[in-house]
Amino acid sequence: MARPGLEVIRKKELIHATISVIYETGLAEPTLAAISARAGLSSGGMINHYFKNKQDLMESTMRELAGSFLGEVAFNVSSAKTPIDKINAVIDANFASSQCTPEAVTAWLWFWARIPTNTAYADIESATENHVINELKRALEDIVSEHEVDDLAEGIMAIMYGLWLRFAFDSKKINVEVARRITKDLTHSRLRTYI
Amino acid sequence: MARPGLEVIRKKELIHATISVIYETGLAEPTLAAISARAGLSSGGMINHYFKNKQDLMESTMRELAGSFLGEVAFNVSSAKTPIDKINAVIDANFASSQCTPEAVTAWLWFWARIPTNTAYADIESATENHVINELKRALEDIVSEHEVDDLAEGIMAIMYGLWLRFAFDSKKINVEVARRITKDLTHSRLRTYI
Amino acid sequence: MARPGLEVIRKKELIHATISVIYETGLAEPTLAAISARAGLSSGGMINHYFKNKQDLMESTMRELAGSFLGEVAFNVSSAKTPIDKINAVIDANFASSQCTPEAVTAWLWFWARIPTNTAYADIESATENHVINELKRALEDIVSEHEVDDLAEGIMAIMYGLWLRFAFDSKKINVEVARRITKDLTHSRLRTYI
Amino acid sequence: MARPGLEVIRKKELIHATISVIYETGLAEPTLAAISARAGLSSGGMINHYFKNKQDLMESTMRELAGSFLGEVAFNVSSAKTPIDKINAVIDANFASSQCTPEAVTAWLWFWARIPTNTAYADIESATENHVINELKRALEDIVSEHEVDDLAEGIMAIMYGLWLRFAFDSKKINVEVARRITKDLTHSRLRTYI
DNA sequence: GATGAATGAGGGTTCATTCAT
DNA sequence: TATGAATGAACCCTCATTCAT
Repeated sequence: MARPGLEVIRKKELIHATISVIYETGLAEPTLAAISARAGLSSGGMINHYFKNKQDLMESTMRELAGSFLGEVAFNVSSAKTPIDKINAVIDANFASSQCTPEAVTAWLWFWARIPTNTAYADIESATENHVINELKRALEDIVSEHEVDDLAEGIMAIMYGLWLRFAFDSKKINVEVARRITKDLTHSRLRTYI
Repeated sequence: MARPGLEVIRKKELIHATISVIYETGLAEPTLAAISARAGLSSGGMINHYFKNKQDLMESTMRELAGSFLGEVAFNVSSAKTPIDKINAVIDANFASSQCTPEAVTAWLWFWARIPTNTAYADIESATENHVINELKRALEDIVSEHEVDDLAEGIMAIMYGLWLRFAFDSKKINVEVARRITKDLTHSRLRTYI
Repeated sequence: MARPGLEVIRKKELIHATISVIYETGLAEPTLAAISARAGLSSGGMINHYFKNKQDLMESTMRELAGSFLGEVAFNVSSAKTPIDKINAVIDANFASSQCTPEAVTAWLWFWARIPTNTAYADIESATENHVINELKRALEDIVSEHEVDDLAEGIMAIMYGLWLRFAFDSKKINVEVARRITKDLTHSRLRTYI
Repeated sequence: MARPGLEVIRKKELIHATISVIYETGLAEPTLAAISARAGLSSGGMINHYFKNKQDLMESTMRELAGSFLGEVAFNVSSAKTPIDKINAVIDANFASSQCTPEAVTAWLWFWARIPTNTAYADIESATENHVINELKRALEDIVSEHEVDDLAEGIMAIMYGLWLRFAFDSKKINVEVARRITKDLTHSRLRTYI
């Protein structure tokens, strides 16, 4: 008696349990036992019914984060009219409250640290940021001269990633409002002569 | 017959072996066995002669990275004349080639990811960035109006951290030259009206 | 499909494996590997399913010994009519064959030696001997004058502990029969004027 | 330039350091590092200049304890006139304050626990107690009938060992005075008909 | 005589994974 | 589908021992 929806539900549960455990645990590595317990499942091999192994679960978790983030970006951009609106939309998506929970930020940081030695994580990150960077570039192409596009897109990305990183270090020092303000301030200053 | 320098030498060796292993290993965690092997020592407990335990070694490694970085900043800043020179000096120090080896950047990323759950790492990071941010603030106080100082210093830090992060993800896409250029471009644009 | 009895069974198996290993091993410390092997389990971390850690296993083992001993005492005392019968019952329980196997005696000795530096063992020992000493005191109160009770109870305990100790050193020199005889001889001589 | 006394002095230092460490350490096993530190020597192989290895040091320590104890017994017995005086002398030696320091008692307990699996310790213990038991037997032969001698000597030994054991468990509950009193009370009660 | 650097075996413990139920 | 018993590898750490100085 297949209940096709159950598997999807359980997968989501385990993925969010993973994010929670990354955030809560004092350990560097989330253990399957901790994740299982968080999801209300038995410690043993339940995870193996839904994921091939731990690495599979971790990749799925990163993809979930990436998907949520890209969804936020796409949603925000969709209603943007002008190029500058688009850029603002990307910035706002970056610092949307759904993307800036301590859980999400900590989980991102966790994955980022594994990128240099894990191509799967590197690929997900690469695909994710390419989406965003291309969004920025398409907007910038209408504003600045062609040879400035790459640097500017990369610069805006850097500001956002940097603030996210610093947010992960100390979520009290910088909040979402401030992050948005700083990013837009620097970006708009740079684009001032064009607009 | 005490050889007083030996301990210092061995400690440095082990610290740099640690950085190497973080960079090279496919594993999330550098093992003491791998570090010992990298340093040409026996797999066993040699590390215990020089460090209290693994955590002690890791903290010492992070302090070594931080010390090297702050030394670079101090050296660069020392010869800066004007406030804007100081800011440039900080930026140049950030992207000095000694600070941007793949090993160093990967190691920093490794430590950053542990900050949320490791107060020792958090403290070292906090002390390090405070030094730099204060250097920036002192320079900015002479340039911009008072209420802008904090945001601007934080913004410059974010650009640098962001580029460093992206450099850690993919050292081919962004090199040191480009990073310096992008940072200065955004910073100078923002300060343009004042200078 | 839960098999509720299995955990209890396995725990007992491991506890008795521990006692065996203490007796058999030439080493001062029974290793978990040896205990696992004795219980027919894998060398690794099976013990962790049933005990929190080694200390937990060791304490459980001591409690098992204590429980068995106190059960023997309670059983013997239950059918005693007169005070002197009670005292004899305690002595007989002390030297019941089930309590005087080389394994049991060696294990007791092992725990005793750790009492000065291990409060958990000290507490178990203390609780155990308090039971017995109180049993003796209740009987003695009906026989001797009040101010003699404490010394006498302590004296009888000392004889029994001393013989047990000497039995642990060399189980050939003193057997259970002799131990019982010596204890009763000394005790009855002391109580002679009263009975 | 041989200084023959130095070796003896250092050996004693190390032996007493060993006793101290057994008493002080919270660990089950005294480590050579701890013993060396206690004796003010380097952690490394200094001990190997004076002892073949750890086992050699431990055996020497037990022999020191045994020698001190037998010396006390011999000294006390030497001035005893009557058989009963001799028995009292043995009892007093057993509970001489020099033999009942927490350090000594804990060390004895430590060695006792290893007797079942260490023939060297067993031999030292056996030789030691034989001395004492023979002293008792020689005295008892003049007092009681022949067939009672063995049991009585063994009984007196048991009382003394038992009280020592209980003293090791909790040095506050039973002190030297009480131990002497209990031992003599039981012994004299048993011998009452003869004297 | 004395040091302490270095070794390497072995300990307890954790944990991903498998599999019978 | 779900459990949890069981495995075995790998980790950090301790410690007796050796040896160059």
